[in-house]
Amino acid sequence: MKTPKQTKKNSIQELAKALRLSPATISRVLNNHPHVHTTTRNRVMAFVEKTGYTRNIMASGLRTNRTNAVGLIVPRFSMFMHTEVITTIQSGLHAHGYNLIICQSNDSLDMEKDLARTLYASRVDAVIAACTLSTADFSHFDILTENDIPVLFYDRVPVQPYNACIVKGDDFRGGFIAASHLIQLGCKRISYLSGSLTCNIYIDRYAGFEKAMMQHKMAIRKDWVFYQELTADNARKAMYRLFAKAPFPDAIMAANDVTAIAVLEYAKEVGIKIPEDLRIVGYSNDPRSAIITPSITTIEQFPANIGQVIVTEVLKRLKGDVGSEVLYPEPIIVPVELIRRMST
Amino acid sequence: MKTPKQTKKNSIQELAKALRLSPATISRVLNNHPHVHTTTRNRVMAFVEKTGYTRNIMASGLRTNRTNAVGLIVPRFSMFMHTEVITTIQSGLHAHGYNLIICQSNDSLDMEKDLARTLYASRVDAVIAACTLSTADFSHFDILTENDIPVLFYDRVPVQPYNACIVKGDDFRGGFIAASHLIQLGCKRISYLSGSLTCNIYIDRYAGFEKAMMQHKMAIRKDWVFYQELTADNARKAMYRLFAKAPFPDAIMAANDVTAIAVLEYAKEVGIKIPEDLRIVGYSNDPRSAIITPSITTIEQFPANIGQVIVTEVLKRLKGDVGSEVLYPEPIIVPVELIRRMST
DNA sequence: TTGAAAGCGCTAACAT
DNA sequence: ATGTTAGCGCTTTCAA
Repeated sequence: MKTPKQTKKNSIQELAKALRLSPATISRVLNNHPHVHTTTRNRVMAFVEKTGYTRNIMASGLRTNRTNAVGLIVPRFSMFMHTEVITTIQSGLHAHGYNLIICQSNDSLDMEKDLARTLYASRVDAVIAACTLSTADFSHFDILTENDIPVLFYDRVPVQPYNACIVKGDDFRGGFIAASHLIQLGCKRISYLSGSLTCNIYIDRYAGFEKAMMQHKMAIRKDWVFYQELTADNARKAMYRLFAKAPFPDAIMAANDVTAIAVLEYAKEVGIKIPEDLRIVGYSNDPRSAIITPSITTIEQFPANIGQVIVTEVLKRLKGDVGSEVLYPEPIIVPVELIRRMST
Repeated sequence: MKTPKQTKKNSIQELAKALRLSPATISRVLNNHPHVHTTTRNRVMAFVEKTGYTRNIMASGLRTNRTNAVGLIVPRFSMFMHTEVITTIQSGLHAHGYNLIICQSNDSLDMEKDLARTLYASRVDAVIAACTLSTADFSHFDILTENDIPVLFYDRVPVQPYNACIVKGDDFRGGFIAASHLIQLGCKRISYLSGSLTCNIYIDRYAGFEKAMMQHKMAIRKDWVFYQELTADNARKAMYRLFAKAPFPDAIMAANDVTAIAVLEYAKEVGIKIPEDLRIVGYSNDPRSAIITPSITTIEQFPANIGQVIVTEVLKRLKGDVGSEVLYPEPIIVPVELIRRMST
């Protein structure tokens, strides 16, 4: 802004001309190639420093077929869990010189398809994705894998084998320990508010719940299990039905904290005492679950750990440490933990 | 994955060869140039569809000097306000064919400098930034403006004139209406927990507070105003000092909700009744402020509106509707609103 | 309406 | 240790 409009080309050619060197030498310096004389290197570095030259990534990317960018697709990054994961991934990748291109599918399959394609057009070096609730067919990611762009899924991941790295929280165990916790507290009439069973996370959490119930020889009442979109509204409707006529449940297990919070608020409104009359367990340790009164027992998924694992895995693949020989790798499971609070 | 490894080059040349056309014609079709025969266009489109050809953005970017990518720098995107703004920006830009490269400075000035440079290296078409608390000198953004890459600041913005578009919430008014609200409720002894006055948002909010106090001829007690990093810990320390000896304040105005929440929790712990003994106002309508008991009165900044304004402004600049003739544009101020809740 | 050719800025053989 | 040269895939004059 101070200096008058420079017609500086800001290219390696300009540097070469000014320093009476060839572009190749400049390039070598910039890329830390070994066979460059120290004097030359210093001369170049000094000049680069002085002029503020910054390499054009598009040009080098075109040549080398690498962009130093990683694409990320999430349903919504305002979802607490994703916010945390993304934070970790962005920082981790930046430390290794990668940019992160972040996209949201808004839980729309069409958008997700569009985004996979867009990211391919950008020739990102890798793609990380948490899919929509309705993604059952994952072939729109084929364009990436076919062109040797590694794909990593996390959270909502393919149920069928797919040629991609998979990272997820231990949803089965999460469901299991949440249910076991309630059972150990003496709850006899447990209702479960699940998401749709098209999505792996709800399948697994439910399976964990089922296992715990079976282990304790407790019957699962069909009309006490709900499979629905996990909105506050749906949670309230479920509560209304559950408490329409006795016997009433003595515990609600919710497949996420949004639902648990809605359940709690409904209970407070209609005068059901928590935890005396009804115990509540949520899932994912949303910050609000800690702050509400009474605070809600929930499952911590350690999103920062998930993010860290993803960073490690994606870097491996970017560095070529993982060949394409491993076609259908085993999912990586990140441990979860029960956080006990006042609602139980 | 189904088909055997194709040696398809996936380039315009290949399409040209297959269709017995020149690369130029393919390019014209892809870019919707007018002078192409409809038959040819259809033939090309059909083939593109069939083969799944996707243009290499790096190559076209190198040629045209555009990347269809916008860079974004925020302190942390886990901060509620930014999460919302980013959500809006990403969706808005995607609808116009732009990718968003999202970076976090972690409130570190060095990181911010690094990121500005990285984004220039990527030759993004524009940069949107919410600065760190300590950014006072903005010259690290010069490399962008000098190279005609438009820069837009929001939230934490330059205090001095800078050649960039500036969008922000009406912090002055926010501070003013929050304080006025307390005064109208009859509060006589208002304490203000501010962030450091190096940052425009805290300067403005404080100024609003000051104006309201002056308007009502109320003195501001120096030892009841704190300028500190807005952490829960600092908030608790401030509370401890405020309630160490009488007279005690009858209202706390906090420059953000994290602080307001910490104040409320401290008050509950030590048995100060809210709102009878102490009224509390926060800032920014963090979701937790609505859910805590009692819920906290706060200032809504409408982050989605801020995001929308940013999208509009950045698109204007990307389309070249805003020439560089407007060097130091007036900031765009997005209205705020008081949300009254139980804490007052 | 279409094609030929040059070139965006960089890197990597190959040559010296 | 350095230079020469070709080309990554695309767009855009200019010419036909």
